[in-house]
Amino acid sequence: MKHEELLYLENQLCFPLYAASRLTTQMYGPLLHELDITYPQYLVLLVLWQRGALSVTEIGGLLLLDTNTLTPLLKRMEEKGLLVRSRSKEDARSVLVSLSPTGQQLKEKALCVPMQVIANFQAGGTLTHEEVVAFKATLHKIVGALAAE
Amino acid sequence: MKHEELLYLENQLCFPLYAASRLTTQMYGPLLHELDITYPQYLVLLVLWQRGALSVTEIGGLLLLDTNTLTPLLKRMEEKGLLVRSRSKEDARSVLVSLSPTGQQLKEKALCVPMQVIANFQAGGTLTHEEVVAFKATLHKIVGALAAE
DNA sequence: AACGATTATATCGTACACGATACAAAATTA
DNA sequence: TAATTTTGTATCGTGTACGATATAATCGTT
Repeated sequence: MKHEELLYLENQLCFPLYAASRLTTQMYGPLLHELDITYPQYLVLLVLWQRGALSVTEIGGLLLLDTNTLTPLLKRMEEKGLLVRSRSKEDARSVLVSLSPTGQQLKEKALCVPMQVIANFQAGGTLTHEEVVAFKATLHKIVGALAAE
Repeated sequence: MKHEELLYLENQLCFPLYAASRLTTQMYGPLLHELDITYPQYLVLLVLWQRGALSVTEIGGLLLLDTNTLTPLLKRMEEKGLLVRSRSKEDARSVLVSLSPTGQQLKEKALCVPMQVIANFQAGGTLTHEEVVAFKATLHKIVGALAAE
């Protein structure tokens, strides 16, 4: 590849990654609209449903988001009645985020989301099972390498 | 997989895609900071360097971004003197975006960016060439499927 | 116990993303 | 040609992302 061709859009790895991420998030849009939540809010709910109450930093560690993103996001979710934020008694610096009954109940409505996403993915493209497995493995390698340190 | 496990974070495809995209963009941060541009602005420059002057819609078609994102982004780039926006004479609805001399010259400074990105990618993880090729192919399938219609 | 370093969260400013809407210019159709 | 539809941009509002900074609480060390 000539030196200049390194700058061609089709030779970038970053762009299709960026585009695929945005398009995938957009695919969740209508589904999550039914639940009145956004995609990042859905991710927060996923970790709370799976693991129970967590501190802001713990959520950030799992989702690779910092508090400057999470604090306002969690406040919006608290205002909507999905969760409760409370200062920890053992460590007054820490804020414990726990699901409200409403937030807990929302899990039932969310159970159909992954199935519909899988269906949508299969609709347009024809990714084989092996391809998806390899793709996910590479993604995890990349995230592992870049998120570390 | 049990029904409920579909909601576990580690079983999502969307999350590592979202995380990898953000982390990759973050990797560009320090490099592009040298050029005083952001990652989306870099993408706009890539298509203009490669193809010359384009309309807003043409840029949007290549980058899969709508005008509600591009118009303010292009205005910021115009204010920084990287490009010029002008109404087309043939079609007064269309705005032609062309590089300024400054924007054109910036290409020379950008030539080292892709090399450094590749180096950073290799630093942490050990992606084989075949793995990168397969990964890129899957990304293009996904983008093609979701961007169509 | 005092004090500097670390940790957990929050705030601020800027720049995307994107759904919804607006509007004028061009194309289409009646 | 007048009316309708489509197209190309722009605007508005909301919600992330994220670098930089602030602040209070805890920890570690002396």
